[in-house]
Amino acid sequence: MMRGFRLEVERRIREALEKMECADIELPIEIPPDAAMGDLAVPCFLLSKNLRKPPQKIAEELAAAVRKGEPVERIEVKGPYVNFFIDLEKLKADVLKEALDKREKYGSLEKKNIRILVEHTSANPTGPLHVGRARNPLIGDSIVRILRMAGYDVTSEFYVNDVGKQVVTLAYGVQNLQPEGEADRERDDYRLVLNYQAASRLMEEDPSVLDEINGMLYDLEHGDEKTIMIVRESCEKILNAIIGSLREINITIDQFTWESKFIQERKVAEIIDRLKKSPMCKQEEDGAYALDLGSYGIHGKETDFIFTRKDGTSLYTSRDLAYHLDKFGRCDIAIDVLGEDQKLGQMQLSAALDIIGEKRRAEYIFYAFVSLPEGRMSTRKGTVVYLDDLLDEALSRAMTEVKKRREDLSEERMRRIAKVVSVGAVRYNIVRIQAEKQIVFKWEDALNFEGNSAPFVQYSHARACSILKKGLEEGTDWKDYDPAKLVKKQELDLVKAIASLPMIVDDCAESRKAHPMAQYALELATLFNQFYQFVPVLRADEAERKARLALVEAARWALGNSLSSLGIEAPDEM
RNA sequence: GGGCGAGUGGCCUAGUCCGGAUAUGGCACCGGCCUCCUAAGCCGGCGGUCCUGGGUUCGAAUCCCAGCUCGCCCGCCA
Repeated sequence: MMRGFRLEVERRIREALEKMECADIELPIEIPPDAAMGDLAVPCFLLSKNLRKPPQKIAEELAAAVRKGEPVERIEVKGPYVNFFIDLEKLKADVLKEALDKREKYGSLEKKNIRILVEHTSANPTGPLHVGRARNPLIGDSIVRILRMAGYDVTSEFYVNDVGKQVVTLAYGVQNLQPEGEADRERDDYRLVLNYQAASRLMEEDPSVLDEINGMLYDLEHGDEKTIMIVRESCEKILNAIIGSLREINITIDQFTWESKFIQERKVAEIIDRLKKSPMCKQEEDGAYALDLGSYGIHGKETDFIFTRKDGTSLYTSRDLAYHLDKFGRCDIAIDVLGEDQKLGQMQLSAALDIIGEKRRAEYIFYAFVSLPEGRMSTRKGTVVYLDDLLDEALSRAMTEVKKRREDLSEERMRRIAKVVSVGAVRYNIVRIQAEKQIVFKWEDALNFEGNSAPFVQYSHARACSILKKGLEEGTDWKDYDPAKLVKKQELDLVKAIASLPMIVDDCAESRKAHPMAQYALELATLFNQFYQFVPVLRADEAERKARLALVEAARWALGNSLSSLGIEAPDEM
């Protein structure tokens, strides 16, 4: 509804500008700093240059030229601004009706029939997920959910690296080494990472081990069944454990594409042949092939993009090229969620796509890493916080909080609340920050249950549910509610916020950003809490009670759906 | 050395694409609110050279130039 209003105001401004013979000018539409000033505002500074009149005067002329009538309730000129007020009576009626009808679908947009493939996580299956890269699944999954809400057909995909040196090193370690020390957890990812670490160390110390690993890599790329099997087996074990960790934070991935597939199907070899035919291709002295990408603006110490090793085996980006071509064939829009360390590689990939005459490109969501106050997380140095540990700690703290507040509940119900709260807190805390900003991990922030946090929003939802439940018990309902009975500031502000959800979904989907949704959920919850504080529902007279109950029900869906778009569950009680 | 990104009260953060009305919230701190729908809440207070310096503009957190700080990258790793 706010979305419709914005579109309508845009259209009318365009019409008015045509009348004023300024059709070539596009005026910005913004939200005034204070709601009392209007719901949308159009500043007229831009026009003053063309018409050579003061913006105040133009604002008056523009306001006069704009078509009136629904859904615009009135237009006010305030200095250089033309302020638009939405027809609140209609808004109230529309919002309540739509939210109450659509329920868990409220906020979802019409189907677009566009297929989007979102690749995210794609962690090397060499060990457990750690917080340093946890933004990838969390941002990725939130974007998947938001895009779905916006009407896209979305598939999430995990690209499994079962080809490169890392995984061969892992397989070597699993085959040949018996690492000392105990795994942090009795799970394959924690157990096998020890083999991987041991093999990595050994490889650095002992050149013969390196030779053997390189030999395995060569065999792997030349389709040696046994080697493929060995590597795949350890990868699968770790991958399954990673999938388990992801499930704990409400993330499921639709499909997995194994990197080895592109080697087996000879797609990588085809790409390499095509690249070799490029005039930019050159062979290094020892036999490796490279592209000189200086003409693509890729500079540095070394402008060469090496795409085969000296023994002819492929490198990651060459395989990624085959993967991207494959992806383009399976969707209309491909989105890659990647760490910022991948930027150069993807620029090289883009250049290589151009060289082979491919026009399509992936869209990227790059994120900065989560580091520790002491610096970067490193598995080797042992300076890591595993996602599982963060989740466990969050759960235990959430349980303490629940016990403190709700000793009336059964152990089982407390546990369920603690689980939902802890997962929400972790997800929200990471996704609320724009992706390109680096995050320094601090326990007290990650486990914050107050203020700008998921539990804050979840709590509002629980309060709404509590009112509705009590209302039901008292035998009241909102049948034949009259939206006109909502007149208090807290009620109107809440209505407007609920009405904004579809617009926020649209904005987040089109900008491929999840953090504004977190911001919105917080604002909505704040407004609900204010309403809760100052406007009685069940104790109000019948007409007000019905209208307010309807509003609470609408708010409950808006809160729940904004949370669910971030993969966070909304509990009925807390 | 080069490329990319970030820099907003003590701490975290929105706004930056597309310049516009007193810069958004949270944490912390101080004060107030539970005989009334859950106080994980609400109300009030404190706190800002929007990294620095130039420039463009009627107007700059936002655009341009230069510099500083931090992160990431510049592997025949992935």
